[in-house]
Amino acid sequence: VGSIDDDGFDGAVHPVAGPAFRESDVPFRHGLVHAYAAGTGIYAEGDGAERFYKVLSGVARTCRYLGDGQRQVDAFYWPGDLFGFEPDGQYRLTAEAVGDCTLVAYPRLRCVIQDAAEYRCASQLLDYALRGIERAQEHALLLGRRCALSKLAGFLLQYDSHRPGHRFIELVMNRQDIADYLGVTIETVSRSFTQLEHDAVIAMPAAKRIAILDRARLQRIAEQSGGA
Amino acid sequence: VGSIDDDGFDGAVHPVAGPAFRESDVPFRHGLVHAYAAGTGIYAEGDGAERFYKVLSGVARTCRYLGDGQRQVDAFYWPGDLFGFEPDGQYRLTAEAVGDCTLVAYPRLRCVIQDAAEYRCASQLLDYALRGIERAQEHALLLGRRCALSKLAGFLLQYDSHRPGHRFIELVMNRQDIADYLGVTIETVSRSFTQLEHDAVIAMPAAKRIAILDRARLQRIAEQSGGA
DNA sequence: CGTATGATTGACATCTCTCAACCAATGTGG
DNA sequence: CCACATTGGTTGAGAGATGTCAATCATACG
Repeated sequence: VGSIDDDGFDGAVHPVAGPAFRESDVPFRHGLVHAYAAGTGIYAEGDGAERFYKVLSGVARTCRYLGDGQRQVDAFYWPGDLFGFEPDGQYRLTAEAVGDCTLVAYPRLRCVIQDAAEYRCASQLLDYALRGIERAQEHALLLGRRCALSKLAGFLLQYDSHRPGHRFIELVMNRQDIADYLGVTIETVSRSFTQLEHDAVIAMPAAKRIAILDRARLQRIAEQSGGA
Repeated sequence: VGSIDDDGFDGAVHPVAGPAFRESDVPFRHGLVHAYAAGTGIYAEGDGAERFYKVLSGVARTCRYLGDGQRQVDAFYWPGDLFGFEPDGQYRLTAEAVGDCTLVAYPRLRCVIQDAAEYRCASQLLDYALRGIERAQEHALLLGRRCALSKLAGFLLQYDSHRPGHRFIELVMNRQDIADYLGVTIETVSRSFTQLEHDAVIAMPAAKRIAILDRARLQRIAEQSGGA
């Protein structure tokens, strides 16, 4: 029996043209692979939650649009991440492709697991769900800290942890995405980047290309709660 | 076969003196009931995650203490809520009793579900986990909104939803708890309460006793993103 | 009644937002 | 190859919100 991790894609994956079926897993045999262009919507808040998704390549985001047009980004999802789990029948957030990305869509999780083959998947999904809680809690912790510099430092460390060992952090999202994720404005994000660069904590040869020069200091900045 | 909801306690529950065993569910047969006094620690960040908990009575909180002594409250847990799920072997947050409360502790969830009787529970736990994601996401959304008044309004509505229909909201936590949950200071919480009262959106006969006078307006305040 | 604790209020400093201008990189057409 | 526009990012000045520190008030408890 296969598993949700065994989707035939390993590591870096090229986007595929059309949808493709997977026949291995029992509740996941209808996994459909789709490519999304940068900025494309995957699903919208309020839509019926028919599917959940796994990222194969690229980065996706979930967010909520507030009444006055403001946007709050909830999370960025990396290759291997699952999103779109919903306890009830509809999505509570909007999902969009940050850059070009490829996803595999699985049919909605049934609340009552019925046959034996599904149990293995339930166990696996449970693990993913716990990771989702962890992710959301860390995000809340990040947002609760007051100082913008601290938020950005936390974001960079979090980002770097997805691809450790690389010389440069290549930001796939723009300043607006980061701002909405951190709950600040793009100007504040920009100023914080500039300050980190000025203090020689990071280097920024290009706006979306960051190198961490002093990781220990970055971590200290991330851990401090406010500007005081 | 029983379920995790079938813990023999229904609705309001009186704290019991000592631990008590439950023999019904297979992975949950070792559910231990314990009473915690107000302010007592339930587990600490970094402890081995041996158990997860269900609230029977009272309210518990999970939080993280930052390096400089600052505290960020992650969530409040109400009767019926589960907390303490961890994907890895140790707690990432500290859990404490807000007021006097009674909990039932279940042995740690195994990652690999082995016997058939556990499957039913896995399905149930998955549902709880999804609720946990929902809760954490809503909290992050609350924190991302900038204006303190909006955060407090959101908190009051969230609080009220736990006991709808009551004339008064009886706050079980103090101002510091609320402040740490919303990521602001107690002074700002206090000022926001005062403003809501001044604007006749709420009434506050006592510091911990709130009545919502104009729910529609409170919702509007909660939805606006900033002070602008 | 005095004390202790929690909550509120006030004054001022600081941070972030807002609005505006400017800069850099990119692409287009002449 | 060079204007030119467009987009995304940065910088600046002033306004507004929240933090900080301190004093005051309210309540509960001896």
